[in-house]
Amino acid sequence: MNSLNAIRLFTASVDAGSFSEVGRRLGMAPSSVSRQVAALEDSVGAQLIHRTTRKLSLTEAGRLYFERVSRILAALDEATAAVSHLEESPRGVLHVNGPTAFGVRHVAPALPDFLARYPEVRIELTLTDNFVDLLEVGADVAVRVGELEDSSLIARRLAPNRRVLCASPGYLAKAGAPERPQDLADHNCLVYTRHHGNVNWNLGGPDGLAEVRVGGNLRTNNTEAVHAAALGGLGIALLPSWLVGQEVQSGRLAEVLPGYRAAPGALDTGIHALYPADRHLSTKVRAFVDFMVERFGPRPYWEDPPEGRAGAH
Amino acid sequence: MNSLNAIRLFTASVDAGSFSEVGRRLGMAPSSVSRQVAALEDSVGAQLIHRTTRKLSLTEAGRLYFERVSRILAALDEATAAVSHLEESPRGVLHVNGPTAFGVRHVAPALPDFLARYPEVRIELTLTDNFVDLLEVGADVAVRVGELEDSSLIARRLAPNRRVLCASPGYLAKAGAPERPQDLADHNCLVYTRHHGNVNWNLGGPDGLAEVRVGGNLRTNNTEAVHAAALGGLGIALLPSWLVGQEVQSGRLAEVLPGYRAAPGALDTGIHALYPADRHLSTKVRAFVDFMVERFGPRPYWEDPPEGRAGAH
DNA sequence: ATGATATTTGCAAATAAAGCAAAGATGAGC
DNA sequence: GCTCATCTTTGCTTTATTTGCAAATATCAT
Repeated sequence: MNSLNAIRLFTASVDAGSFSEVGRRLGMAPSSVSRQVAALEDSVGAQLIHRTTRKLSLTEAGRLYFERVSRILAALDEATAAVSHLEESPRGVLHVNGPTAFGVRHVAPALPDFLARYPEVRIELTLTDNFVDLLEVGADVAVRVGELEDSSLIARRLAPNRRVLCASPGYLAKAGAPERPQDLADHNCLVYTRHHGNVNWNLGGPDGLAEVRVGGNLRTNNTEAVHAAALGGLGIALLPSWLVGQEVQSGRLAEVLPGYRAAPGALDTGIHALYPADRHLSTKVRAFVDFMVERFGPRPYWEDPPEGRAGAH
Repeated sequence: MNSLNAIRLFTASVDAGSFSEVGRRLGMAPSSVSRQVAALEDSVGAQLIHRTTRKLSLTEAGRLYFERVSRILAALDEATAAVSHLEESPRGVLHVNGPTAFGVRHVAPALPDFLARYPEVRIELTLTDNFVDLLEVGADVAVRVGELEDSSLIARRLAPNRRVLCASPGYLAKAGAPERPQDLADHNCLVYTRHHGNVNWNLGGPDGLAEVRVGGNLRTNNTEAVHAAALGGLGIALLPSWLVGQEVQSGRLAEVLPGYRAAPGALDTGIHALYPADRHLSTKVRAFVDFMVERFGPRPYWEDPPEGRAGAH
């Protein structure tokens, strides 16, 4: 097929009126220009330019071709420019995918600031609780909490995913506060699980790691349900800090066994932004991920204030 | 710059949904497709296609680029087809250049037949008596009588350019008919010349070549003027057969010294069609030249009937 | 006529593209 | 859950294409 370069050299020759002049302008040998145009003529099967050593003149076919092809080249350059333009600065539609609970609480609230900083970006936020294929749904970036599936996507850590034991003050007043992990076995523990079978909570404390088999009168595969039940005073829950952090700080929930920490499990691998491992990461995705990293910082706003400053309040 | 091939492979990949499929359809290695698309992405500076081993999906930039570029490729193919179409059969505008006298008498009358045979051709006939640069005036083909200038053009002989001595019957009745070339010196010879100085006519006959210095009361640089004067009975003229052939046959002019022939000079090199020596001779030019060659034939219609058939009439 | 400059062509060098094979990734089916 | 077929990508080599240079030829201006 005819090459784009040949067509460009053809139009340049028509504009310049000479192969040599084109060569001079483009820094190439006149013979190359000549040969490219000749090849183009062969490819379309018609003489486009009459040549004498002194001047070039278009044939009828050449005139026809030049007129149409000039516009086409301009349109092509424009298309390329439009695409390149998209990458000059964050711009265009950014498709964000994430889980509902986290998205509502921590992604959506961040968007006004993000959009204020990047006015040319439009966000399309899709919140789903089943894991979806990024590319399938056409998302540019996804926020995932824990459980990083092995994939070709790039994961950038946004925040830790600490889980805290907590219950409502009302429940603790009624049932008492456990003092050691083993005490949990006697409490009504609100269990989040996606499988059948027993559930153990692993708690690390001053006396090492303790595994406690827990249970109660609520098992659910929905974190929000556990959350609601805990707020309602049903029992003790193990919930992510991003979900209950501020409620613990405000006193609506009280931390249980504060000296112990839930041992990191699959759910604790952290909160990540995932995006395709393309050679050209789009600026809008980069901007979004950078923004979220900055917003959550090393210690997200939903976490307890640092130990050292706990007493200052 | 991005290559046309890469763009074609990009759109083909979007259509096919797989680099391998494109490779299969186009008979090339999948790796080549992959690399071309990757190079295109580098050149526009943006990811166009998200790839997994199982499926391809367009980025926003890719969607944008695909939409615009698809139309552009179609337009380009169309432009190429339009030009190629021109050469499928004689078609389009044919710019013909020629001298006025010959053009009016023998070119223009041929055009109706030519156009009837090639209905898609439109003729632009430019008759000029000063020699013009074919390319300068934008002509595709020129008809030239005698005097072939040395040029890069290709000349195809259409007809001989015989010159005949003639005068009106009235003049010959009054002044008598010369019997030998030397007699011309005593006649009123109507001289066509474009230079100053003496004019000699070279006549070949049974007694060899004779050079006669001729003159009279009319010198002109216009053949038509000589013609008109001869018709008016002013004297003896040396005129091309295509100009007077039919008048000699009809008796309005009588041939003088019929046993002698004007020796071939610069003006007698013949009647030619000239066209540029391009690698791709356009079909319309070829058709025109072929048509004229065929129309004039080995012995043009304006010449005397062949010797052998002279007595048949 | 002569000189400056133009296109074109042959030839060698440089550049780009293609194919092949292997590695890593992904989804379908058992 | 595992295997297999298929996909993309990359390194490497081979093949094609393109380029530049120099020379030949052609044209116009001086």
